Formats: sequence, C-alpha cells, structure tokens
Amino acid sequence: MLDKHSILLVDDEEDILEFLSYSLEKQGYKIFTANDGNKGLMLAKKHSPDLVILDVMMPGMDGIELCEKIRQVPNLNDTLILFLTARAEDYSELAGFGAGADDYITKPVKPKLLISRIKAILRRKNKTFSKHIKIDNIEIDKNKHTLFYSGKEIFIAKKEFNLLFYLMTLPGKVFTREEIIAEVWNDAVVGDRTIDVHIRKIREKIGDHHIKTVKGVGYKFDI
Amino acid sequence: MLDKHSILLVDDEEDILEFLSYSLEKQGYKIFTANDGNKGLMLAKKHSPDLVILDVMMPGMDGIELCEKIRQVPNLNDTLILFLTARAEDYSELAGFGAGADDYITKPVKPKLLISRIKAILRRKNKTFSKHIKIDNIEIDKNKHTLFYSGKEIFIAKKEFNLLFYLMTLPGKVFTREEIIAEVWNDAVVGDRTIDVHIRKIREKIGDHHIKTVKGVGYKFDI
DNA sequence: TCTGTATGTTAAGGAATTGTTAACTATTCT
DNA sequence: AGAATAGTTAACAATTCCTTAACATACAGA
Repeated sequence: MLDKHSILLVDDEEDILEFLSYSLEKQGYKIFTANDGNKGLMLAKKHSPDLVILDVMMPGMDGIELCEKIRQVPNLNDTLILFLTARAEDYSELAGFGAGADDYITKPVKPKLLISRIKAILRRKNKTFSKHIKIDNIEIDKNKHTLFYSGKEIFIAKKEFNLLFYLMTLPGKVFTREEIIAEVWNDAVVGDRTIDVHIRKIREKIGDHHIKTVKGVGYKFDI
Repeated sequence: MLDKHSILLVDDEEDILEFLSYSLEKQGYKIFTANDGNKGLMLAKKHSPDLVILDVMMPGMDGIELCEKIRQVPNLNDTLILFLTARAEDYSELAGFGAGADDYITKPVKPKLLISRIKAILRRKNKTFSKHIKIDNIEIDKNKHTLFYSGKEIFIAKKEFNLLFYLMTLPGKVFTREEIIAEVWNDAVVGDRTIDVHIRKIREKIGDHHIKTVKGVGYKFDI
C-alpha cells in the first residue's frame, strides 16, 4: 500500500471506538476517533480522512445529519462515508444513501467483514476519480449533481449528467459508444441515436467547444 | 474489436466449464479451461490470459491458493482474477480480496451478469495500458485518437489513424499489404489502390520522411 | 530504350456515421 | 391519478469518410 489511508470513526459508544481502532490500526490505517457528531465534523474538517465510519444512531447530531454536513464541506468531496447501523433498519439504509453514504454495514460488526469492506471501498475510490471536476469554465459535481457553466448553474437531467460526467473523468480520451452504453446505460439495449440526442442536449447547455465527435470511434470531452 | 481477450476458466465441475465456455465464446473471447488448480496454473503461465475466472472451492489446490500463486508469477502481473463463490460467504469474500482478486460473483452464475462484469473488469484493465507512441516529432495517442506533428495537433480520420498507428507499433518493420489489410481492414476485401490512397493522405499530414514504400513488399514507418 | 509491374495521384460517388427534430413512452412528482 | 419532466425512438437530413476508377509515374529487367 503506497499511502497510509486515514479513517475517522464516529460513535458514541467508547468500547466500539476502542475495538474498531484496535482492529483497524493493526491493518495499518491511521485512525481518528470522535464520540459525538460535532467532534466528528471538526476532525473531518481538520484531517480530511479518506473514509469516515459513522454510527447512524447517536445522541445530539446523528450519523445522517453528520453525513450531510460532511458532504457540504467542499474540501471533503472525496471523502468516503460508511455507515454502521443496527440490524435491519430500512430507514437508516435509505436515509444514509440519500445523505450520500457510500456503503453501510450492520452491527454487531465483524472485524473481518468490516476490513474487507473498507479495502473494497478504498480500492473503489482509487479507481474512481474525484467527484468534483472543473475544466475550463465547466464545473461538475457528482455529489451535488450540479453543473456550472461560466459560474452559472445550469440545470441538467440525470442521463445527460452521467454522460457528461463520464466523459469528463478522462478529458481527451475518446469513449466508444460501447463504453458509454456500458457505463451510462448499464449495458442496456438502447437505439443508435439515443446517445447522439443526449450529446446534443449537453452541447445545447455547454456549447460544442468541448464535446467532440470522433467519427467511427466515439465522443470525447476535450480541453 | 481489434484484439480478442483471452479468459482462463478454472472449475472442477465439467458442466460449469462447458456452460461458461459456451457463453463466453459466443461473446468473442478466447477461452481456456482447466478442471483443477494445477492445470489452471500451468495454463495461466503458458497463455498469460487477460482474465482468470476461478472457483473458490475446488479439491486439491483451491481458488484462493491458485490466486496467490498466480499473483506471484511476474509475467502474470496484469492478469485479472475473478472469483466464483457459492454464496456471499464472508470467508471467501475476505480471503479472495486478500489474495488479490479483482472481483467476485456468486453462483449460480447468470451469464448476462457475468458478461457485464467481465466487460467492466477488462475495460478497467485497458485503461492502464499506454497507447501512446512518440517518435521524432510525431506523437500518436490511441486513447485520445490524436496525432501531433511538431507539437501541433493534426486532424486524422479513423482509417488513416489506425494505419499509421499500426505502422508505428514497430518502427522499421515492413508491413506487407496482406498484414495491413488483416489488421486495419479486418480482412475486408478492398481494391488495390485503397491502401496507397490512405498512405498518401498520411504523407500529406506528416510529410513523407517517415513513411517509406518498400516496393514489392509493403510499407514501413522509419525513424 | 522499351515494357511490364508496382505504386502515386486525383476527384467523384456512394456508403457509413452522426445530427436534428418531433412524437412517443416512461418516470417522477404532487 | 394527472401533470410535468425525462428518456427513447424513428425518420430524415447533413456530413464525413472510404473506396474506386482512371490515369500518371517510377523503376527494374530484357
């Protein structure tokens, strides 16, 4: 492992904090702990950890609230959030993902499973790119689902957003129609003109300077 | 698809091997199969497949052990490994990723899901390959589909691009018309002058210093 | 030098790909 | 449920690119 990943644990139960710290430190992670939401937010801002593990249920600011707050800090855009929930709480599962969680795990926590999840999630992060991309006068944010063009927010529908975001993850690279269908349409079977129409709508919004067609190959976002 | 990906299947159940081979061959993959870990390792060393699909549970050397062995072969560094597990077993999930697996999928295998996973995983791999060649003042990039000549970007159409890229993969080597037709035209039947015309267009773009005709033999990109 | 073969050049027609629009369908929101 | 919004498709237009034919040129060997 090249760089030591840092993890912030937020839970009101001291013994869980201790138990998890111990397990995770043994794996080589740098650990910060907080026993309430406010301290958690403070530490998150201070250290920008790679991952925050949150208890959903806490007195005061609960995990979901904290998750939302963390998501609003620009500097913590890339921070991953993993929830700890008591078993079978549909509510927290829903609310957690709505608030921007990346994964969740149920209590009681099995250290082995937790560690494998953490590894998986951090691996995913390294593969995936930042959720906030700014190129020239175009700014796109996956968490907030927003698009700014020359500083002005432009409304953009989901499919268009995903397509544009995908192209922007590797500016300059030509994405084939096949790749686009796989990523944006989840390999669904869609007609030949569907991508073109979405491309056209994106061009309507950000002009056609950046979105280039490579005939017979695909599309790319060019700087 | 220019290059056919190869996949090695290792499973002790013959009917699973057959079923998977059939599904995957239909997708255009080159398939090797082995019904135990030792044969699997041998075949992996011999063919350096792009992807190995492994059953976790096998008599003798199990999937995890095989995975670890494969990871130790220097030549198989780039090989991707995908596990088949009976259920979402915590153990296999954990051990598999620990051993260096890139993904896993649970049995019974749904071919559609398997294929989309395979595509995803191979796509990821391709990203890391550098498809960029720079010789003298000529720079060509397959991912970006760009050609730079003396630092200036030159527009180039698909066929010309593929032809030039092909010649540049082995500077100095003379490619016969036959080889060129096979690679760039996918063995299509085209008239005698078609290649010449494309060569001419390439020469228009990058000058005729590098692109040399070897009469009676073929063309080469010379340094 | 002549002759035959291989390659170079040009422009035009047609094939293939993409752009555009509007109607239709699906989804989401209230 | 009904309205509003988003996504997809089909039909056609526009564009680009590939191929070809016809002819020119180069070159090797008789």
